[in-house]
Amino acid sequence: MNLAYHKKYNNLNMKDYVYNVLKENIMNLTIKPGTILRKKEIASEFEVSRTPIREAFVKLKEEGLIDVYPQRGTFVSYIDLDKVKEAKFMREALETKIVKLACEVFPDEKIFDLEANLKVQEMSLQQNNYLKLFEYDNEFHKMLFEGCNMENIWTSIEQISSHLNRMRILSLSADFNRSDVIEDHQRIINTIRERDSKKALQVMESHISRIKFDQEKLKRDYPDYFAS
Amino acid sequence: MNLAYHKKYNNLNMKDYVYNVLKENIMNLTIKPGTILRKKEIASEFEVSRTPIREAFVKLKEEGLIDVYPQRGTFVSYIDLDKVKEAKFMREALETKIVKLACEVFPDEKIFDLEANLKVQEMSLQQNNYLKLFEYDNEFHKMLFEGCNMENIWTSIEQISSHLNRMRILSLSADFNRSDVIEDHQRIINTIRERDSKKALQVMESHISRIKFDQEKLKRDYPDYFAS
DNA sequence: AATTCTAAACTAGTATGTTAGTATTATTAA
DNA sequence: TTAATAATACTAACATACTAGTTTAGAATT
Repeated sequence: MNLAYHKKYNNLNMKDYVYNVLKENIMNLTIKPGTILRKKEIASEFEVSRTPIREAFVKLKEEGLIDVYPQRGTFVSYIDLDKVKEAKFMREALETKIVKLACEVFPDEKIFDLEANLKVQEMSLQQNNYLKLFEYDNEFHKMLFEGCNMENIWTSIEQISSHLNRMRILSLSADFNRSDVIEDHQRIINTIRERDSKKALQVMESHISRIKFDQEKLKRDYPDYFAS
Repeated sequence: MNLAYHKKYNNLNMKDYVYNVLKENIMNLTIKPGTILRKKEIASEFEVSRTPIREAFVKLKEEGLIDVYPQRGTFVSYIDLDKVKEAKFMREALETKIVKLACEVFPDEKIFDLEANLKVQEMSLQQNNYLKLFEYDNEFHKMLFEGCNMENIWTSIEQISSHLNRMRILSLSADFNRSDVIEDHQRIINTIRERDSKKALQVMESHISRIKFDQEKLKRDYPDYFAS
């Protein structure tokens, strides 16, 4: 199976550890859509019983990352373009509203954290590490919500974005020339610092609208990743 | 424990059946915040083993309806006003955006379903059945999302609204004079039928802004329902 | 009577066994 | 060779047993 593990989940119980590791590997496309997930195999991979695996599956299913067919098997879900569309709609609605709010309430001391994050993004771009760039891009947006005390909304976005984010990863892996994204992030920081909500809204709108990829091309290049 | 059951969940497996029944009873406040949930007791109540109960708990925990303290116990979560605030923010952002979209894409034949739903709301109001009114109010908004092919976004809203909706139930049970809400719904239908997105946005904004209750009064009347 | 200690009764988390249904393979019949 | 059937090997769902940590109640001590 060859999973990528991460120490950062080590303090959790097995159920949550398994959930996090599997989720990360599914999102990364390390485990490809359509792959069967054998409880027994994964249990021995993690050196635990089937119980925590099964409980991790309950959570993964709820987020649409896997499909469970009773008495038949459990499979990594195929990318569903309807869900991609819904996630984009939701992100657009919420990110534009949050950036306006951020101009009012985002604490000055946390702007520094945004800048620090951006530096890591720049490094990741230079290193051609698209997974790391993706991770810190997401982290950047998460920080915007946290700074407005809306971390649960970000959790919601993450949950609905399981299909969208796999598309973004596919797109990034093909075309890694995304300095435009980093420039957008810098502009967002600037407008928040200047408390210019009108401009912030504009910048965020154009930033989110970049989340569009040639769906037809991706579907052609990876036909076995998609549903229907 | 005295749970309210519903036949509508009967076709599910035990895990999902238990999840749905418990969720409904928690949302209704039939099971009060802070109540301990004993796996053994619930298992015998449903006449199943502890396994499907435990799996239902995994889902309930993910939605913030219960708090699990290892080796100590599982409790119905207290209403968290921060989460109420976040749910309101999210609903406002998404419902205003969806009603604009509805004016473009909502299918004419489904407008009839909205009208039918509204009739049930009126009946519920006459019968002073606030739980039924609440149910069909939610169903109305769900139908708006479904008509725009955005049912997963409604699922997201439902998930983040577990604390907000308990506040709404509390508020409804105290003040059941809510013909204004039904009038709003009629206006929403009308604007969609007329495909008047500008007016639709206005109506929805004022409709959602009604989701505000005297938090301080509710907290005074039900002090043991709230966190901190 | 108040405090400390100890043992029993709880809990969540994990492990393993059982059941019933599905898919696959081997076997038989045509 | 092909089609139908039976046996086998899977699976998810559910039941039960065990482990380790927490709380509670009661006994012992002051």
